[in-house]
Amino acid sequence: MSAVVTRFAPSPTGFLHIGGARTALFSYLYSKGRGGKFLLRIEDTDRERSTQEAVDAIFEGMAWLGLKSDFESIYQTQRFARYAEVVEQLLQSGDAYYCYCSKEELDQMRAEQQARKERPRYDGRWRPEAGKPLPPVPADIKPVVRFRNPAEGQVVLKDLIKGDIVFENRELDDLIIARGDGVPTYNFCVVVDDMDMGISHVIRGDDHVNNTPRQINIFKALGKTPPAYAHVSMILGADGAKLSKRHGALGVMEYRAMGFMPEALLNYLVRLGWSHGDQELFTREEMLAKFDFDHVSAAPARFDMEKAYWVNHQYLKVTDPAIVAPEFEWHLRRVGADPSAGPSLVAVIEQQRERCRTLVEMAEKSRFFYAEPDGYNEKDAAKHLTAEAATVLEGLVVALTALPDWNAPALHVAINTLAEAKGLGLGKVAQPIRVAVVGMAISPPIDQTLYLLGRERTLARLNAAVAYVRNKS
RNA sequence: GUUCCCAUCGUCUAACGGUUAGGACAUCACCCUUUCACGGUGAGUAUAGGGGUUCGAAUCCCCUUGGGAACGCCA
Repeated sequence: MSAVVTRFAPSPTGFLHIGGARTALFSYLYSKGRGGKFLLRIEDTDRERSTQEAVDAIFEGMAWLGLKSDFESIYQTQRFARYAEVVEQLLQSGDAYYCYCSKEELDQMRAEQQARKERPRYDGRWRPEAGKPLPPVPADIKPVVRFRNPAEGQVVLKDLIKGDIVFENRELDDLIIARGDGVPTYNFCVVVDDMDMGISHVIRGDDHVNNTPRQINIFKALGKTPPAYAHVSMILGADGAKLSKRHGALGVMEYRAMGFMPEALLNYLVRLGWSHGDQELFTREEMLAKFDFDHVSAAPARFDMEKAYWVNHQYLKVTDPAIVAPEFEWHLRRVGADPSAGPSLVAVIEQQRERCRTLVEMAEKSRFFYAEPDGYNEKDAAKHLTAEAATVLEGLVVALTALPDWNAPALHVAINTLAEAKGLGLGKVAQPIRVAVVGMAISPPIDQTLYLLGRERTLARLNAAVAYVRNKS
């Protein structure tokens, strides 16, 4: 079997959205898992809508996900000379021809066809046929070039995901491959690029299925064997509606902002439409080794945020904290905390990861280690910062001031001893401490929390809480 | 309108003619528990409908219904 070469070919008109990311992932996994190559191609022939910001956003997203291209990225706008050459070749061979229809003429044609409830299509008025007279060439029209699609027979698309799909050539019209200004069009550039770059497998969204037979015909006219195709179904929103800018479509970088680890997002995405028995969690190596099209679903899938969170949580729990730390640091800053003004990130991650599904959650719940809490949670304070609790906290201040070594086991003993001395359950002691030190009644185990927070901060916050209670009454 | 695609628990899916239709997320209950969680145990929930083919159909075929895509000098 020859080398597998796949490509991801976005048009730079916006950020890298979640559907595109999945298509890119499938392409990446399929080739890299088979010792092949993966490349990125920017389809920017539409200069009106393409922007440099979008190109940057796509690169940023791909980089964050760790989907590396094996080659330097290709821009279609840099290949115009090559496209012109192939257009000329097709013109020479009679597989393409000039069409002098104006846009208005075309619009009118479409309108009439729709009025007759027909499928809008070019009627072939400039298509050369043996013995057929062509209209007189208008002087003021710059012609477009159309591909001369075969009139008879069928095209069989052997799709790796959807199976064989048969198209009748008579249903296909002659598409424009070069505009009046000479700029080539998408369906044509794709073919030339895929051909020149030796793409073996075209993996793309299934909104391209209907383009494929025409592309196959162009390959044939050029005397080339078309690549294999895999059309991936799209991703729907939680409500089953199509994801769009207006409706919940988010760029991958927004998932970073929501607290996802890139590997976790990838894992969720790979399982959306693909399965490997009952396995839910995959390392990158496992994805590469196991991904294939035999188990990719042809049906569209809904994006389920709850499950995505679950996958992310699984990653947070098992990933080396040193790897999580840089992302965690990024999120801490976002919640206004100074990561250098508190305990080691790795130590905090180890304590928090069991209880946080996202890094946003982790940053919010860990902020108190690095910054002063923003007052007390009202309910928690009312419940736990009572007059009785104040005396407990005072006792604790004394005990902790005298504590020789500041470590979790010692703190554990000190707190237990205090609870027993006061004849209170651990809850009666631990909860007021939490509120005093964290600002609310939620934290990692209290001994760990105080240990990580350090003696100085602990005592200061304990004293502040006592003062708060006294002031109140 | 035309062409094409799709259809198993609420969601992601397993099953490649023979299973009490399995797993995961979510939900609920119980256990564990100093908070929040983690974890453990258990429960309910699905083959869209109708026809065939077959000893036997979630699985193959047809129809219906319901979703979706495409039909640009956009990509």
